[in-house]
Amino acid sequence: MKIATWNVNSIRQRETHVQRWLENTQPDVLFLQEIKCETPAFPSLPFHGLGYTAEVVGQKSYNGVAVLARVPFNVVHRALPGLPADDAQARYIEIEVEGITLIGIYLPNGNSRGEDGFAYKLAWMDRLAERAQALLDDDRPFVITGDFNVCPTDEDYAPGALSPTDALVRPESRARFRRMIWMGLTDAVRAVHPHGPVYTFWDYQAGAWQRDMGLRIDHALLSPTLAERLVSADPDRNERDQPQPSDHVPVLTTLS
DNA sequence: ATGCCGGGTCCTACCCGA
Repeated sequence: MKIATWNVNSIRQRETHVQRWLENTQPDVLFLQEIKCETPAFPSLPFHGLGYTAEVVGQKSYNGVAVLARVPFNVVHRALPGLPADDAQARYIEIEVEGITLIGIYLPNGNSRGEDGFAYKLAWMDRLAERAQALLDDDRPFVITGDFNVCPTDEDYAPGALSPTDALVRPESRARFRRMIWMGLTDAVRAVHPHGPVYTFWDYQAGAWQRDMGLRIDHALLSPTLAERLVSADPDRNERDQPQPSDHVPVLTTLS
């Protein structure tokens, strides 16, 4: 099973990029983040033509997630369980495929709106850990993949690419990521590449791509039985060299 | 040392991303 994630920074700007990548890579499931459109505006038709069914959780202007799958699936949740009912930010989608739970997330960045914005990020991570624990308690095989907006360790960003006080590297963010590892989840990309940079994002500014000043913030966390089936987990750096690219590249995880 | 780039929107100056 091939499961991918990609923060596309507007699906309307990246529609042909996604089409080409699906044709070349043929994942079973692709989670998208930052689609930046309302649900009816999502361009489903070109993906249907490639054999993919879409489920979209959109909102105006910001955020927005979706999943494209060429295998049958059931939609389980369209929002992260446990969040306040009036939270309208489109950041979570959960489906079931062949008895496996697959979750796509766009975790809050946490740098805007001061400490309130950072508190929102931490609360969101607390709810995510609760969801993961509930699935572990049920012995459900599951994958959580997407844009986590966390560099788990200092190996996960180029020196100077971020301030030490950035919400992506603050100890409170890292502690919450690490807690999910301690719960028994496997960071798939790090399991396959134990050391060194494996970036998934490069800023548009200051020649970050040309200087390889990247971040590793797009991840796939695997439940214990799925971790035993891990074959590969890699960012597709080639996408960052395409014309008008997203600032993130796809990350593809393969399970036997 | 964030706002250099590149999305978005009350259409155009301003908000947001990481």
